[in-house]
Amino acid sequence: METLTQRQQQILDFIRDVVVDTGMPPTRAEISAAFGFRSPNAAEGHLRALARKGAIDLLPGSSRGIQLRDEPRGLPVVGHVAAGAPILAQEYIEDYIQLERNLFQPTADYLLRVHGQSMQNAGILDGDLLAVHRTSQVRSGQIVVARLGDEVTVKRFKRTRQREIFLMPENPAFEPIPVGPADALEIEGLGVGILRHGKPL
Amino acid sequence: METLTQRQQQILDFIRDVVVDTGMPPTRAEISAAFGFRSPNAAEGHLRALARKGAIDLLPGSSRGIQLRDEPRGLPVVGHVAAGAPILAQEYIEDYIQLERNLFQPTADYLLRVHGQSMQNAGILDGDLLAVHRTSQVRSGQIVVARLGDEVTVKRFKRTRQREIFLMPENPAFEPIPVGPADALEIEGLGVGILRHGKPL
DNA sequence: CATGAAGGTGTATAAATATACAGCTGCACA
DNA sequence: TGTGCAGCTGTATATTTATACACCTTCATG
Repeated sequence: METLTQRQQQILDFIRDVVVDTGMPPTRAEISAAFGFRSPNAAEGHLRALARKGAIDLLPGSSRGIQLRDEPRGLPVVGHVAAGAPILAQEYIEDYIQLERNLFQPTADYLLRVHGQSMQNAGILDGDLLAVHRTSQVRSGQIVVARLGDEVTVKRFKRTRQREIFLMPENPAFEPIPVGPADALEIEGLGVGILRHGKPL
Repeated sequence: METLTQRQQQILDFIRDVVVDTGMPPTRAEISAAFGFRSPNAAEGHLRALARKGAIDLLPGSSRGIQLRDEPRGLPVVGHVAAGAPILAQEYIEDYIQLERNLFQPTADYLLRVHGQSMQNAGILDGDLLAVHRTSQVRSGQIVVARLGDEVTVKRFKRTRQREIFLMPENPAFEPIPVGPADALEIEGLGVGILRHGKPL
C-alpha cells in the first residue's frame, strides 16, 4: 500500500472509527460533516485517493460502499517451524486467532505453539501458545524465541557479567544451553504472553 | 431478547454474514434478493420484527441502517471477589477483553484473575487470567473455580472412590483442602484456559 | 369460526446517496 | 515560472434506498 498523506490517514481513521462504533461505513455526506467540508466531493476525492493507494475498496453504485482493505485477521498461530525457514512463512501458519495485538506489551506479532516441557516452571506448558513480539533486542532474564542452528526454541535468555550467553530451561530435568560465538544464535523475538485454550485444564 | 421465529433467525444470520464479509449491513433489496422475495417489504417486515424483539436496531432514514444489538463486548475480567458476592457482579468486573468465547472448549463465560502461587505446577501463575466456563458439573481431576465459605479459589477438584472431596493445590508448599458435607462448597465453574499478558514474561 | 400473527406480493414515492462537471487555492518541484 | 497534485467549494442529477399503503395466504388458537 502506498503511503498516505496525513489528511488521507485522518479520513481512513475516521472511516475505521465509524465502522467500529456504528457497524457500517459512513456516507460521503457523513465524512464531509465530520471534517467540516461543505461539499460531498471533498470526501469523494479522498475516497478515490484511498482506493487508488489500496487502503480501501469502493463499490460503485452502492450506498456506504466502502470496504477497509487490511482487515485485521488477528494473530497468526505458528506451528512447528522447519529447519532454517522463516518463522512467519505461510506454510507454518496453522490458524489465526482474533486477539488484539496490543493486549500484550510490547505488542504481539504472532503466537508460537510451544513444544515440550522445558519451560514448565515458568508456567509454560506443552501445547501453550506463546505470544511473541518480533525483536532481537532482549535483556538477560527475559523469555525469548531463539533460533540455534536449525532449531527454534523458547528459553530464558541469560547473559553473565562475563558476556557469556546461556539459554536457560525452566525445568530441573533439562540442562542450560551454553551459546558460544561460533554458534549461530539468532533471537527471533520476546515472549510477551501466554494463551492456553481448546480444552478443560 | 424475545425468541425469534426460524425465519427471523435466518434473516438475522444473513445480516451477520453480510456484515462480516462485506463490512456493511445489507439493504432491504439485498435481503430480498438473497431470500428470493419479490418485494422489499418482505425484508422490511422481518426487520421490524427483529427490531421489536430487540435483536437489531433500525436507524430511520439511514441507508443500511441496521445495527446488530448483541455486540460481543468480549469477556469480562473479574478481579478480587468479596465475601459472599456473586462473581459476575458489576463491581468486580475490572475490564473487558476482546476474545472469542468459543476460543475455549467448553465456551468461556468470564476471565478470573488468579491470586497466589497455589496452582504454580499446573502452569497457573499469580496474576494469570483463568478462562472460566460457568457450570457446577465438574469431574474429578479438573481445575475448578470453587467457593468455600466466603472465599473464591482456583484448585484442582478431586473426588475419591469414597466420595470424599478435596480441593488440591498444585504446589508442594500448599496443603490439600478436605471438604466435608458441613462445608458450604459451591462450584462456580470449570477452568478452560489461561491468558497471561500485559508485560514481558 | 373468527381473529391475529407470520410471511408474503405489488406499487409508489420521498429522501438518502453516489457521483459527474466545473472551478478555486496553496504548495512542492523542476 | 509554470505544471501538477492535494485539498476543497458549489451545483446538479441519476440511482439507491427506506418506507408508506393496500392487500393476499397460511396456520395456530381461543
